[in-house]
Amino acid sequence: MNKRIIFHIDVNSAYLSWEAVYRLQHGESLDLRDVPSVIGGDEASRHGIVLAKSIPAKAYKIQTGESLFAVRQRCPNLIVVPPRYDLYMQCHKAMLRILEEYSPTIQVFSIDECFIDYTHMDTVWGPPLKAAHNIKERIHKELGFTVNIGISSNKLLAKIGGDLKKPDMVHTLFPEEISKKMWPLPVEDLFGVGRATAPKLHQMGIYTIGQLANTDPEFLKYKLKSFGLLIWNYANGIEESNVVHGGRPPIKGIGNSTTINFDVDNKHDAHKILLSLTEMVCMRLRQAGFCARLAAVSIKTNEFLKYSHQKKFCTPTDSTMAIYETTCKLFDECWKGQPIRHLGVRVSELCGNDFVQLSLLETHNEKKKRLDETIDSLRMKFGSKAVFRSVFLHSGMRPVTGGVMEEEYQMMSSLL
DNA sequence: TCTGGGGTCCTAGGACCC
DNA sequence: TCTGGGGTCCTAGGACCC
Repeated sequence: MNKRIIFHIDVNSAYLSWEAVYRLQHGESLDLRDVPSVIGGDEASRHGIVLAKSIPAKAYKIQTGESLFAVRQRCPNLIVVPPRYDLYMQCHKAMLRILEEYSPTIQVFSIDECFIDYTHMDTVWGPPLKAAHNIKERIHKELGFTVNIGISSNKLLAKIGGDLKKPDMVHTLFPEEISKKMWPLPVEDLFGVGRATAPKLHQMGIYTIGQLANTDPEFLKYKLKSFGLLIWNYANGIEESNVVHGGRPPIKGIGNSTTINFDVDNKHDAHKILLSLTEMVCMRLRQAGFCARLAAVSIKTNEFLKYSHQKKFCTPTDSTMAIYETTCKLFDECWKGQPIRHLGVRVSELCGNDFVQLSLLETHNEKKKRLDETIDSLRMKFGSKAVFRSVFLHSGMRPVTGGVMEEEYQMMSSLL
C-alpha cells in the first residue's frame, strides 16, 4: 500500500486573526493579535462568551466558550470585538483558493481547518515540508494571517501534529515520531478526549496519550465501550479515513437554536420563537432540496436544565407551516413550565423532495408550497425583513432566527 | 459560570413482534 | 403465566467536534 501524505491546515486564532487583518488593512495601527483581545458575543442579549482569543489573551488563561464576564475579572483591559461571519467566510474562501493550487483533493473540515491530500503531489511542488512552508508563507504574504500545518500519513496525526506548537509553524508527525512527539502530550490533547472522558481516564491513572496507547485495549473497551477502542487506536496513531474532496459528508439534519434575550415564561412567546426558528430551518431545508421525516424541539431552562422531544411525520415534508405545527405540539407536550432561556428546532431523516412534489396534487398543499417558495425568494433577494408574519409586528422578536447568518442569506448556500 | 450555535455519533431503555 | 430470546424501531440524553 502506498504511503499517503496528508496536510492539515489550521488558521491561528482564526476569527481574531481575520478581524485583526481586516482592521490593519483599513488603516488601524493596532494589531489585535499583539494585545489581549477576544472575539465575543453580545452580553446584553445573553450571548456573552469567548469565540476566539489572541495569544496574549491566552496568558490570562482565557478559554474559548468562557463567559466574557468571567474573563474580564481576570483581564480588565481585554479588548472585545463582535463576530463578523461574512468576513470569516471571505477569508476562508481566499485560503481555499490558494490551497487548491497544491492539491485537487481538499477536505474542508470547518471554517478555519482543511485537510489536503498531498500524495504524489511532490512531483509538482517538491517534498512535503518544502510545500507546506511554501503554502504557509503564501497565505501569510497574500492574505495576512498565519496558519499551522501538520504533515503525516493520516488525518488524525496531521491534525495533532499541526497543533504541536503555534503559531505560524509546520510540523511533521509521522508514525515513527509518535512516541517522541505525541505520547508525552496530555491525554486531553487527543482528538475525541473531551471534558467528560478526560477525568474518567485520569481515574484509571491515564494522564498522557502514551499511557493511553499502552493500556490494554480490552480494559478500555470494558470501561468505555467502543469509544475506548477508538481512542486507543487514536493514541496509537491508527486512523484510516480518506481526505474527501469538497469536505462534508452528506448532510444528516438541519437545525437552528437561539438563546433568547429574556426568559420566556409562556407558551405564546415560546411558539413565536419556535416559528421564527422554524422559518429559518425550513428555508434551509428547501434550499438544500430536502424534505424531513423527523422534527425535534429542544429546551434549555434558566437553570440550564436541558431536554428535548421529537416526533416523526406521517409523510416527509418541507412545509414551514406543517413543521411549525409539529414543533408547537412537541413543545406543548414536553415543556414543564420553567422559565426558558434557549429554544431549538431541528429536522432530520432527510430525503429528496422531488417525489413528494409529485404526490402533492392536493391544491391546498400546492398553494402552501408556492407560498413557501415565494417567501424564500423574496428573503433571499431582499433579506429576512422583506416579508414577515404579522405576529412578529411590535413583538420585539426577530421573524426569522438562525444562529450566525442574520441578514446574510446570500451566504447561506455557500455554507451548505 | 453572569455559561453560543451548528453539527455528528453512540448508548440505553422501552415497545413491539415473532 | 411465578414467562425466553432476539431483532428492530423509537426516543431521550450525553459526548464530542469546531
